[in-house]
Amino acid sequence: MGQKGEALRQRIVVSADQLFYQKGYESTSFSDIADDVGISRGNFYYHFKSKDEILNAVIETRLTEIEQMLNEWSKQYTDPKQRIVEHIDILTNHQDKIKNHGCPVGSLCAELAKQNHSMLRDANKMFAVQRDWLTVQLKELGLGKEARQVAMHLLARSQGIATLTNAFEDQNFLRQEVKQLKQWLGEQIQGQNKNGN
Amino acid sequence: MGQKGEALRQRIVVSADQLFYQKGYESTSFSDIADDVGISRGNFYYHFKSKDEILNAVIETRLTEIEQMLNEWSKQYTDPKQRIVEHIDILTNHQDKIKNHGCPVGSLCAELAKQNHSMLRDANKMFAVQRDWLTVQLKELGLGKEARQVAMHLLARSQGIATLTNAFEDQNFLRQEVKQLKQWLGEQIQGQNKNGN
DNA sequence: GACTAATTAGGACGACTGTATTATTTTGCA
DNA sequence: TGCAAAATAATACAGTCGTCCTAATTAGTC
Repeated sequence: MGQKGEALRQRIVVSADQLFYQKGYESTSFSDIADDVGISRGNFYYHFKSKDEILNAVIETRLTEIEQMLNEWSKQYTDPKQRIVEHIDILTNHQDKIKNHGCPVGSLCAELAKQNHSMLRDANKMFAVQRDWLTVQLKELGLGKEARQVAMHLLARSQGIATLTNAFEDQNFLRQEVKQLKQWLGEQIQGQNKNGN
Repeated sequence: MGQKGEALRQRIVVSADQLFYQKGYESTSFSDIADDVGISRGNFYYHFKSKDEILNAVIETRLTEIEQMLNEWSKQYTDPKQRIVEHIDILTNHQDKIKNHGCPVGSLCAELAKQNHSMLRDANKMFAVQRDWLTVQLKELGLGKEARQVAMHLLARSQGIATLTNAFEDQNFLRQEVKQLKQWLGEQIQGQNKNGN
């Protein structure tokens, strides 16, 4: 695989990533991706020998991007609370896309679950890395064993917000809930300090 | 439309309802439904002249069922808090299905949103009736203008729980979060009483 | 029992799907 | 320049999709 092939492969993954998010995995055909990339349909089989292989590449790419994002926040902010707030603000920063297409992670997992697709176990790693990162931040804030549970709770809250924002096509609801969620986070940390630890 | 036709029509809707939930709308073909009902594929066009028409019938059926369920609770329980608890317990009572297929309402809305399907605005009524019913219960508990917002919050929490239970195929998480959600509901009502109203 | 309407089965239609093969063009190196 | 490898295009394949049409069967009514 030379440079040119690798570059095109990357372009295919980028297009597939966007289309899977916008239209869903199954509704996105080879032709859709080919048209988006600007190559012939037949050229695909040189780079990916099945649709699942593209899905796998997309999941790996997203996973890497999520990890990079989280690492960057870990570097950029010293306050764990600020890091978590940054995570919550994903919703605000992508409210337009969420309104139209939901959460890229949640909607993909939902689709794969419905199709009994074995790659669900790869897709939900995109949640797992966020859960683990949030757990670390919460422990730095003084939480103990319950940190992981609180992290899952945070993810669930975000997912619920994304789902209803998408269903009602209502960004106002998203902003309203994000405000509440940040408030809840503050109380959670305050309560923890009260308990002394 | 005679009796027999109406009966078969109903059987088609029931099968379509289940299959749309288990496999998703687009992944469910006419053949899938026909096989499930035990009729020929061609027979469909006598009862439904398009796939969207079946979807419409399914949504209407689900909507009616949801309304009946809520009305029954309004009759059966005098305490609005108990009614809301009953609503939360939907999650517990369907944890197996939710683990495998997510929330029937949330996952359908997500799919329709991804396909820019115009019937999303019909599908999200399944959320809206729940929101309105919860709003009534919360107002009976003494909440004011914020009741509607709290109702939406409750729905979002449920959706988040369903999404992650499905993605991680983990019912324990569901039970854990349901417990917390009920606790939160108690605090919410208590806090309301403190403020006097 | 005859006639009309309701209902069902069966198959044809063109379009599209993921997959696969083959031929052609482009690239990089000796 | 020449040649092997990489990359791309073009197209064929069998299957499935939603839709539609028609013929056959069943049911209800006089």
